[in-house]
Amino acid sequence: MAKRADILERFGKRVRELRSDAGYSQEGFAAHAGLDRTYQGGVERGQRNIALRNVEKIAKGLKISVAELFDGV
Amino acid sequence: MAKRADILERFGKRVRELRSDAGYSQEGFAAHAGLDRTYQGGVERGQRNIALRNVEKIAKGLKISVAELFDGV
DNA sequence: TTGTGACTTTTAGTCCGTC
DNA sequence: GGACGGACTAAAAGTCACA
Repeated sequence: MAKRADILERFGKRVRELRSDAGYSQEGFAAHAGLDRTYQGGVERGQRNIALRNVEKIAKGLKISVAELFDGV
Repeated sequence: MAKRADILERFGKRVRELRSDAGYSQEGFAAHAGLDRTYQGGVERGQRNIALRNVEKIAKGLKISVAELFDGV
C-alpha cells in the first residue's frame, strides 16, 4: 500500500505540535483522548492511516474542531 | 463502538453537497476520485468510518484541501 | 442514479513487551 | 518520554448483485 506517507506525515506532525503545545506527553494525551499510547505514537510518526472517529477523538482531546486540526495539513 | 454517527453523517452530508455542487453523480465522482461507486455512497450516507487516505482522495477529487472539506463538519 | 446487504481481503487499532 | 516490534482482534477497504 503505502505510497508516500505525506498526508499521514503532515497530519502526524500537526498532531504532535498541538499535543505538545498543550503540554501533554504522548502517553498522557493518549489516555486523555481515549487512544492507545502506541497508536498515538504511530499516528504522530505518520505510520497510521487513521480513521475519522479517531481523528475526532484527537480533535476533541485538543479541544479544537477537526477542520482546525487539518489546518495547514 | 458506534456512539452517535454524527461525525460520519456530517462528513457524508458535506461530501454530498460538495460533490453534487460540483456537478458530479456519485458514480462519476467515485470514478474521478478513484473510489468505488458504492463506497462513495456509503461515505455520503455516514456509514463508513473513512480513513485519512480516502479522505484525501475525496478532497483531491473536489480540488479542495482536507481542512476545507472539514469546514463546518 | 443511488441504496443496501453481504461478502473477502487488508489494515486499523489494542496490548504485551523492550530499548 | 518516546520509538519500535510481535501477536492478536476489530473494523475499514474494496467489490458484487439486486432493488
